[in-house]
Amino acid sequence: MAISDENSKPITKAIPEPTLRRLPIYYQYLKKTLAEKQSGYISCTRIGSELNILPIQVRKDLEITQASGKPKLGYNVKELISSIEDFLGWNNVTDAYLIGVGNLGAALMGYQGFREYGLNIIAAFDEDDAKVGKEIHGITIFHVAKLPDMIRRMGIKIGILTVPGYCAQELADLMVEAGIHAIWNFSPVKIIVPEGIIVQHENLASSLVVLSKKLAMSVRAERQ
Amino acid sequence: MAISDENSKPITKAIPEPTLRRLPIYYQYLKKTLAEKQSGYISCTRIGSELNILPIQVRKDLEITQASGKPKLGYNVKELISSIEDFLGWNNVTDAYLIGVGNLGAALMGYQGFREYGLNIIAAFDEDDAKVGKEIHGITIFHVAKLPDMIRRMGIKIGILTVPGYCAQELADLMVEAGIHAIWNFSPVKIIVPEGIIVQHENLASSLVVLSKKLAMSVRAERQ
DNA sequence: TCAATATCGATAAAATAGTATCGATACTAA
DNA sequence: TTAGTATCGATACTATTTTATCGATATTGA
Repeated sequence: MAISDENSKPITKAIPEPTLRRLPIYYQYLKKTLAEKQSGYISCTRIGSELNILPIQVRKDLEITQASGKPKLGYNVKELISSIEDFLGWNNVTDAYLIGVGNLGAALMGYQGFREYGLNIIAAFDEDDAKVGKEIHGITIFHVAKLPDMIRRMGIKIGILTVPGYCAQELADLMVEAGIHAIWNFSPVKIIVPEGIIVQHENLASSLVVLSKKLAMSVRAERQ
Repeated sequence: MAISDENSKPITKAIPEPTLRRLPIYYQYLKKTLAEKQSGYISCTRIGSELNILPIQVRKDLEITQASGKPKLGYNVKELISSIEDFLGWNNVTDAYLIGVGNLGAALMGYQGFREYGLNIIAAFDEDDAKVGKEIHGITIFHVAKLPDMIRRMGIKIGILTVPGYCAQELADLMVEAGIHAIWNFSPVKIIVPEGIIVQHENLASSLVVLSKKLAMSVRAERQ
């Protein structure tokens, strides 16, 4: 089986980010479906109507995971789940550190979903000595001074940053220096990193803006 | 000045969601700039290079807020900030309730940014009697049984749902029944609401997928 | 005063994402 | 066995979003 063809840019065929974002939603729904009733097959039409997504969209999204269905039947639910897992690499787990054990940090440490989604928080860090040494949801909290060394020694690639804005950049620099590859930034400020380091910024304000603008528009529409 | 033209759909001229999501980022940056040095003017080029966004994109985004700049100078920082505030309606605050005072709920209750962004959490609700009556960051916690009545009496439009997945739908139904207009859903399940109710689903799995896919691709690119 | 230049604002092109159409296929039921 | 139908998969089209181009304008420095 020839994987690469004449053009030498074979495997990476540009995955649309919106598709990527929808895949976990399908996944979660499929898992639920499988648990509830052991129905063997499910159609795009069905998935779409339950999740409020057009069936065609669903089909296109699933297509990129290499999933394949049968006319009149739909997709085999178990196969589809595996297909998504394979595509998203949820079979091999990635270890991560979490920095900043405030309320948000603690919430994320307790979030069950991560391990299912291939992310395993193996340690947390904080500067507060009162927290150091304790465990939350089975994850030990270390002093932040140990962070660089532990990143280096364990070869950790993902850092989850749940610290206040004023120290976010400083800690990001520290992690980059120690060789981190990606930072999931929950702090309210944008952090600057060298080229090649991946930053995913979780911005609540952005979401809030979308919500409140939609709300404002729906109110206006009613008034008309 | 004629606002409405021949087609009778004048004011609402389709705001791109990506633009909406970037506006708070500009806003935050501008606030920081203003605080650091009282520089009167700033250009798109400058903003763009600092935030890693193309200058043209910045200009188009700012354009829809009605902001206007001067050639060779750029935009007046204070004017620009006001312009964004006006556009996003951050001058008149919207009251909201938060449901589910776990770690995440508590984190959001303490998040300073919300009030700045026009959202005011005026009360929280939980089913745990140990929490009821207490205050977190100045916000009182009530028993969830009082939720419907209080939504009705206060005319609350936004509900922030930070409960576990298994009870999210039930509480959403409760709120809809009581007349809520919009739900900001932080629970890990998709909730179903009647037409006309706005739901903004904050999905950590989606973000994680984007991050880890980018990471996987950058690793693969290095190997080549 | 006047040329040089940075930047806005408008318009146009390209890229990306979403939606529709239609033939092929596999099941269902007459 | 055969007609009917639901659904996939491929292709084509539309809409949205991003990026590029270019003239106009205000400031700077000679």
